Formats: sequence, C-alpha cells, structure tokens
Amino acid sequence: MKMQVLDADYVIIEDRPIVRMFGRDENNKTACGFVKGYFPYFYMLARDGKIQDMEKFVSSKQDVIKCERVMKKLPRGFSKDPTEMLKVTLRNPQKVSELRDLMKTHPQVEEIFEADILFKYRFMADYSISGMGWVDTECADINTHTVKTERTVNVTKIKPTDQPASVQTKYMAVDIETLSKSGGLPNPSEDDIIIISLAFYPEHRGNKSMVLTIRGANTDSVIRCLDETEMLTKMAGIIDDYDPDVITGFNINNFDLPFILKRMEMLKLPRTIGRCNDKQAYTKEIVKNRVRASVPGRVVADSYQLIKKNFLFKRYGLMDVSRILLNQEKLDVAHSEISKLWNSGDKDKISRLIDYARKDAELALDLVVKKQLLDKYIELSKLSGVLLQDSLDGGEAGRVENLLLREFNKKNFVVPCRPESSDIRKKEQEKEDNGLKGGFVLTPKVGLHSDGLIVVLDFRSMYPSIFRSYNICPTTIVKGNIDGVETIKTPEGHTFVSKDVQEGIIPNILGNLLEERAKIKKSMRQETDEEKRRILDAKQLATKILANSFYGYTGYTKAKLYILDIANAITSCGRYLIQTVTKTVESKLGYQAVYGDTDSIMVKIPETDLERGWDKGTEIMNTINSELSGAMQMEFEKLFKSFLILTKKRYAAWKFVKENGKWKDKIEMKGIETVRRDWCELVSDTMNKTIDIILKKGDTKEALSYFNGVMKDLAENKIPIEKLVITKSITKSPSNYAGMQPHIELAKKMAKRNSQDAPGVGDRIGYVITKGNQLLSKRTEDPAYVKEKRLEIDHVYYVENQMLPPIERIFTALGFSKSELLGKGRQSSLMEMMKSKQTKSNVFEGFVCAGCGNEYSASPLTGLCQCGGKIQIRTPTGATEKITVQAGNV
DNA sequence: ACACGTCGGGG
DNA sequence: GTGTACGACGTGT
Repeated sequence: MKMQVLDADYVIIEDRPIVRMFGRDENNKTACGFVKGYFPYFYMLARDGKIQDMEKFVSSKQDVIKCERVMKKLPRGFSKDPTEMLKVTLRNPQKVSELRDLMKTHPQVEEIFEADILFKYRFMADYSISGMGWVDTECADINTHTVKTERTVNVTKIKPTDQPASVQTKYMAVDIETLSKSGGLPNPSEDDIIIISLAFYPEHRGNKSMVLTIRGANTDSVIRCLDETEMLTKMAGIIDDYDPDVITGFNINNFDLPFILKRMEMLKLPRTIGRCNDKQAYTKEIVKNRVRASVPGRVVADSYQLIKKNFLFKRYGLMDVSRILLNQEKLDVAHSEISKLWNSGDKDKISRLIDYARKDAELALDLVVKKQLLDKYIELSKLSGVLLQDSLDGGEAGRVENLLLREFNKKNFVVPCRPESSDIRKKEQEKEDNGLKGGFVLTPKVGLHSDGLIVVLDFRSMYPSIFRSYNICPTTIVKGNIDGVETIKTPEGHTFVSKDVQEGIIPNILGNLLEERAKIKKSMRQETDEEKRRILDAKQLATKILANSFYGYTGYTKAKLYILDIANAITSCGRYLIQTVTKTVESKLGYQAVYGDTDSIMVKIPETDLERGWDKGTEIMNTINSELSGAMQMEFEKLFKSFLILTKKRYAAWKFVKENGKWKDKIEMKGIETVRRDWCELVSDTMNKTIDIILKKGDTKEALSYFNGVMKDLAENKIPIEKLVITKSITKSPSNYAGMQPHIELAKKMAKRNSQDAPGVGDRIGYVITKGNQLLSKRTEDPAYVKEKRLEIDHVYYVENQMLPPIERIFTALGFSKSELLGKGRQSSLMEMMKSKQTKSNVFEGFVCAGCGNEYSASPLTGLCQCGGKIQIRTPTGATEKITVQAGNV
C-alpha cells in the first residue's frame, strides 16, 4: 500500500508503542498504517570519558531496553572525528523525559542529545517520512475497532516514495449559532448551540452544505433535531460519514470547536470526531485567548487564521474577507437579531437564520478551497518533514529543526536538546550584551528623485548564499586555533573550515533548496496549466520561505542550535558585501547610491528613457557581479521612474518592470502606511492621491495644492461625513473600561438615547469628532446623529490628529513646512532660515529694514520696523532677500 | 526611540 | 505529549 501522510501519532498497546500514520492510499481510500517494533532513544555524552560509569547507571534503569556505545559527531564546532557516546533505547516514549531529567543531574553526564523529539517525529525522521509526503509500505490488512479508516494495515516495511496518483482531499467547514444569556459573547458553560452548519468540498451525498437545527423546517439539507444532544450526535455522525481530511471554519480554533467540544463534554457525548475511537478531539489554550484544536487523523485549518497570516487587510471579519477575496456577500444578521429571529416563532424568520448559518460555513470553506490557502503549507510540510497541522500552527523554528534533525543524523551528527529556561535567559543576556547587528542601511538621500531613473539591484537569496559561500554551519565553525585544516575567514574574522574539508550541513541543505527553487521556477515558466502553475508557485514559495528561515533560526535564543557567532557572521558578511557594492557603484562607476537596505541598492542614473535605463542597469549589474564571487550575485529586475524617500525604511516609488518585453508599472510602498484601522478614510484617500501626484507627475507643488484643497474642504465642511468616520470595537462592557475612551463614551451616550439599538459588547462602532469645548472623548458622535442634528465636525481635530501626522512626514521630506501644509504661506522659523542661508554661502549678518535701512541684530517680533517697513536679511555682499517675518517665529 | 498592555476573530 | 506557545497596534514614562 502507498499512502500520503496526513497525520501521525502513537498509542501504547501491551506496553509497547505503535506508530499510526493516517492519510489516504493510492486509491483515495482513507488509510491507517500501524508500525510496531520501533522504540524511542536518545544519546548521552560522558564527562571526562567516564562512559562506563554512566552506562552502568543507566542500564539498570527500568524501561531501558538497550544501551549501546556509538560513535557520533558533536554538532557544535568543527571536529574531525566522532566521539564515543551512549545510545539509550527505552520501551515507552512517555518515560523519555523522566529519564532525561534524571540523567541531567547525574555528575558523569556532560550533555544529552535528542531527548526532546516527539516520538512520531523521531520515527518519521529515521524513515525519511514527511508530512504530506508519500510512503510505500509492505503491509497486511487488519480488522480493528480502534480506527475508523476504510483501510487499516499492519506495516512491516515503510519507505518514502513519489506521489503515485492525485488524491482528493476532503474539506468540511463548521459554523455554529448560539444565543447568549448574559449578553456579550456566548459561553459554552451556560449557553447552548441552536444551529450547526456544515459545508463540504467535494459535496456530501449531493449536498454542498447541511444545517442541523432544533427549530425550523426539516428539508433535504436541513435536519431538524429534538434537542442539542441529538444535534451534536448527528453532527458527529455526519463527520464520520463524510470523513473529512481537513476541518475548517472561520475562527473555529477560538470559538466553534472549543464551544462544540465543551458542549459535548457537558452532555456526556463522546468527542471522537477524529479518525480513531480511542482518542477524543480536544482544544488547548496555548496562551491566554489563543486556543488550538486537535482532531486525531484530521487537520484543523482555521480560515480566519490562514487569511490573517497571508493577507494584509484593514479588517478580518468574515464579511470583509469574503467580499474582498471571494467577491461574495455574507447574509448579514446583527447579533441582537439572532435571538429575535430564533424566538419569533415565524418559519420564514427561522429559515433566514438557517440560511445565514449555512452561508457562513460555505464562505469559510470557499476561502480555504478557492483561495488554495493550504498549498503553501503542504509544500512546507513536504520540504521540512513536519505534519501539515504543525506547518499550519507552528512557526519557522519547528520546520528548520525538523529538517536539521534529518540532515544531521544522515551525516552521523547528533542534535542538542532545546535549551532550558535558565539557558535561554543566559542567551538572551548574551545577545543583549554582544548584540546581534542587523543589515546595513545606506543613509537615504531624502526627498524626491525624479530627475533620472533609479536602478534597483538585489542580492538574490542573500543570507542563504552567504551560508553557502562561507560554508557557515554549527558543524564547521572553528573556535581558536586549528592546524593543518583549510579554513575560510569572514570579513569580521569568524572562521569556518572550507567546504573541501567538510561541507556544512546548513550550506548543503540550502544548496538543495536553492537548486530546487531554480528548477521549479524554470518549469513554471513553461507550464501553461493554471492549476499546475499554482502548485509550482506554492512550491517555489515554500523553498524560499524555508531557505530564508535558517539565518533567523541561528539567532533565535530558544533554538537547539542558537549560535550567536553564526548569526553575526551572516549579517557582517551581508554588511560587507553591500558596502563593497556601494563603493563600486560610487567610486568606480561614478553613480550615486540614493538608498539601500541589507541586500539591495538603489542607484540613480542620468537617464529618463526606460529602455536605455534597462540597458544601463544590466551593465551596472554585470560590472558588480564580475567583482563578486559566483555564489553571491546581484539581480537587476526593476527600475524606479521616481522615488520618494522619507527616512530609512520608508519610501514610495513608481516601479517599472519588464514582463515578456512589456513594461508594467506599479506604485511600491515600504514603511508608509496608507491604511490603518484607526484612520478615517479621508486620510488614506488623501495620502494615496498625494503620493500619486508626487510620483507620477513629479510635481510637489501640485501635491501641496491638492492637499491644501482637501484641508480647505475640511474646514468648509465639504467632506462627506462617511470619510471622517473612525471605527473601533467594544470589547467589554462599557462600565468595565478603566480609562476614558472615545468610542466607549459614545456607546454610553447612545445607550442613553435608545437602549434598544445601542451597540453592545463585541460590536464595532463608527464615530466622528464634533466641535465643543469638552474633553475629546465626550465629543464623539454617531455619524447618523450628527447628520440628523446638523452638528459641526471638529475639523481642527481631523487636521491635527488624523491628517497631519502621516502626511506631514511626506511633505517634510520634500522640504515643505507645516505652515505651508496648512495653507498659511511659507513661515519657517528664523533660526532655520539663518542656518539655510549660511550653507548657501550668503553669510547671515543680521536684519535690515527695507524701508528706512535701520539695522537689527534680532528681528522685531512684529516683523516690521518701527517705521512700518518690512524687515529683510542683510548679508556681507549687501544683498538682501525678502522674507516675511511673522510674530511668534523667533 | 523603548517597554508594556490589549485586542482580534467568533455569537 | 521525548513539546512549543500570536502579532499588530495602542498607550505610557
């Protein structure tokens, strides 16, 4: 039997572990393979070579079934030869941590290795099995009541294999409706579930979705239940019947699944909604307010969490998300409406609620299926080895570690245990003291560059390439002196043995990943099938993500292979390289590098024609690359027609790329936010428009006058109130807020006016700021109320608190002052004026009256001479310049 | 600039 | 389960 590994765990039968692999076989049948006879083990290194003492002690321990002397290579620091250590094999995985902790206190134990690896991952690593990977087995079918899969086998041989056929993954979405007795969010210990909706892909017995309810009609896809117990029992039955691989839903990890499981527990129903009868599904609070669900044999993929990780939106509600991503509308029912509809006794109203619930499940499903949200995670699992569930929930460190374990073991190295919390504190301290310096950021030539093109050059896969070209790895690092071995020194003096002596494991992994990525990208270019291209794209993205994780991993204090010297070696090489390139560009080629960050450089060329700029860019790239080693190369892929840089890490550019011989343009922004949830729409609109004018017309004055116009409209109440609405949400009952918060004050006000329709806990509330002399929080108002009562908007607030902070940054970079933004004319302070005059070779000497010629060393506050004449600046040449001096500026 | 706390999604 | 622990955005000395 061949099968794809969707999930894995183990059970103890007759005091022995049995590994279980869940998935689908080559005939698309759900399958479970039992593997017997595999046992947990770990390694111990003796202090001062006193291995026999340690051996004697540990072999006497209960549950130790084997104790062997083995030759293994140590993971930290280069050593030519392996070291003798003890491999301890146990009967029961659950006893490993106990024995490990005991041995840690033993005086003859120097270090323990690989004693914190999950048993399923220990097994998978030893047999080179990856999550979502395929295995080929020799096996015998068995009958058992412990698992529910269509095919269950005892595996006698297992090895990884290529995918034999495409299987159809089954997805099911869940959504529940509940009523809250207490107001606020429903609570499973007191509120019951009234509706459960399920959506299926592919369809389930001809149904795209089904709804379970305890009120309303009984139709084809609506099942009327007597009570909650029957409803939950039927739900479990449908899950068994449909047997999904992936369970999804919108925020199921933090709401629906914990709620369902808690209700099942309270109603004493078995929570065996996974693929086995001996383990129940459960949810666990990881950190406060963060719950993770686990269903044996299946994968829980929360569409809300996936979208939040993969897309940048202002809001992540199901309503907003399905509108943007699916172009579909949610059937909106306000929370307060749910109980009204439910208790109305009206068939149509209840069926509206049922439709609403059905649609929510369908949308949650569509998000995962149509937007292919799992593709990337499936590829990350295949590459790194972790199970799909862990690819979805876990971070980068877990993936890197899983891959490192496999590759270290293949080359006869052992992997250290995860550091204890005391070690982590030490490492954090060390990191703080010695520091981990990041990339080099070129001081930007602030302002707008539109008088020529900007050639943008990037190092491709900079950090992974540095690992490779300097053979950087925990296994190759050399501390102190080493004789007779060829080494490579980084510019900052970190030393590694050369590749010919021993190739580092990380450089080797990265070499494979980068090579794989290049291959995938090549086949992508030839692939015409849309579906296949998408998969290839997910694959290349996964190789990139994984390759880029290694640098961060070495500087992560909780990593098994945290080595600050390595992280620093990487960044220092990066800084050296980008600075070398800058020198080449500026000294040798004579161009100006207007900006650069870590692995990129923006070069200004005196050329406005895109085609000629492209040739020039290619020429610059070639010159740079001819001076770099083969492993480190720069790429030239884009030109900026105009470039507005505000500060380090903040810029906007009008980007041009050549695709299939055609130019494509786009506004690219870094570090400049135009959308933020606490900004009203006017801010985002104005910012985008301003940046557009600056970049596309290169006309800063027009941008300024556009902005002045908006400010004028604001002052004259010409801006539609919708554009001024600020939205925040109420998270707890208004009386529980300690401080004064604008939106909470409004909620209170609205409750006083009309308690029925007032926003409550969990609601989002939109407000505007009105004029008045009370505290700001007291001047928040409901936009509808403002319209109705014709209240005045506090435009000063909107100018100072909303519009200016972000937009001022842009204009300051262009040399405009705040007063110009406000449309009051140039009004820079005299101090600034003096400074700027001095730099322009006109040495400032004082002030002189344009009327009577009277001299002043400081300007009168009025800006006018006693005679009434205008004050001007006096310079040694006698030249004067007209300035408007206004009171209050000195 | 920085540390510290809260909120998000769901009904 | 041989185990790990969110991230963005807000406020506040």
